[in-house]
Amino acid sequence: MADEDLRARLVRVGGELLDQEGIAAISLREIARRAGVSHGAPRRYFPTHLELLSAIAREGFTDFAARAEAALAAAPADPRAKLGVFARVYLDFAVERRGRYELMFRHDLLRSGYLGLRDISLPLFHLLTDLVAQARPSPSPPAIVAGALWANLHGLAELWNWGSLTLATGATDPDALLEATLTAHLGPPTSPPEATA
Amino acid sequence: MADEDLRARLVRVGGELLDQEGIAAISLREIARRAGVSHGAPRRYFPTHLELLSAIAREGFTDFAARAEAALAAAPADPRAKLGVFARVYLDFAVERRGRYELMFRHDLLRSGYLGLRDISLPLFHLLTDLVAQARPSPSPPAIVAGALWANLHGLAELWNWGSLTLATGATDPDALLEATLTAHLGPPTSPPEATA
DNA sequence: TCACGGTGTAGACAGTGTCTACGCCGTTTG
DNA sequence: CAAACGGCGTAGACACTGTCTACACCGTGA
Repeated sequence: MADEDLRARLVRVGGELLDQEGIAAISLREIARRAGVSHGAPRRYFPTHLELLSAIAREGFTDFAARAEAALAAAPADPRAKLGVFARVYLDFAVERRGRYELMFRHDLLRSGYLGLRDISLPLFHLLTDLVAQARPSPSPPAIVAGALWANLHGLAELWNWGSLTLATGATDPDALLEATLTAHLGPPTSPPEATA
Repeated sequence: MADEDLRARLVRVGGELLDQEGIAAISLREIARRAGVSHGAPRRYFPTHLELLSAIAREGFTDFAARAEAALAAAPADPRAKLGVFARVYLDFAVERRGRYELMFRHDLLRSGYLGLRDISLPLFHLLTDLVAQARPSPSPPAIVAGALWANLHGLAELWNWGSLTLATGATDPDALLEATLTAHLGPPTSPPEATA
């Protein structure tokens, strides 16, 4: 921590600010202020505000990947069960760390190319595709099923986060929606949920 | 058009600017400039920038609702077919009018309450729910299936628009993803797609 | 004719991201 | 040892943003 250079400190402080105050709070100048440097200092490491935000978002992707890998390692071997665990981790991450998730999927960030999206999210997507391929022979190619499933999870996360789905469906938690999503794309769970009771 | 008051003009000009230049271009001052008034003028009708944006987004919702109603009126009576038409209109709208769609689903707008989301999108959601209820007896309640389907369409629209799905799946158009989404949530189409050939 | 109220103007203010010129300080080099 | 250098951070400027406030204009009603 003591040998933390300014670059790492900016990403860390910015991330903390994001997680605490939300996505509207992470201006370049405010991050610099909290890091104890002048507003021009970040420019040495991040030529642009967007590039600093990209580094913070990137941290979010790696955090999520770590969460997912840990959960999958502890999950049963059945691919369908693993997919359920993955989906749960995804939604939990989006809800618990709303600001981070919003930043990670900001359109201008994703389109800027700064994220290096190929390097970060593509392995995750391939993981998803592999699990889908193992879990279920489908008329559609696994990549298509995985893409549709990912889109469904993303939509669920966003719509749930800003309350549209509670408003529309009257649900108090996203569990039923998540269950319906998984069943729709992957079929019913291999071992029924009441097996835990 | 001649008797267009400033309020309507601001919404129209702002909408045109949005559709032409994208979501980053619609600052309050730029809209005022293009409407030919001073930067303080909008304040008389929209106390806040966000409220002007809400009016523009609201216009988008009503446009989409009109499109959807027209398409559904011309569609076959079969509920499953109607749902396919609805989904196609949804995705087309999101792709063709990307900036408008992005604005309509901006988190700070949706959370602000200015949109009057209940009045605008709830009827659309109920329409979706009714069609789902007619189309398919499902173990999940229709509202849940409709919610999951809506989330899937939204996720598809966003991920497709910023290129993540082309990158991940290699698809050149979202048709296969849309088809997979519909089949997942609603089962196979009643009349197979090759009936048109 | 005059007062008034609604409408739009214009300037100020704090805040933002970016750019540029300038100091500081440790390292390397002569 | 002294001097030049280069990386790092500072500080001020600039254009732009959204918001607030005081002020003109102008048609309408008293």
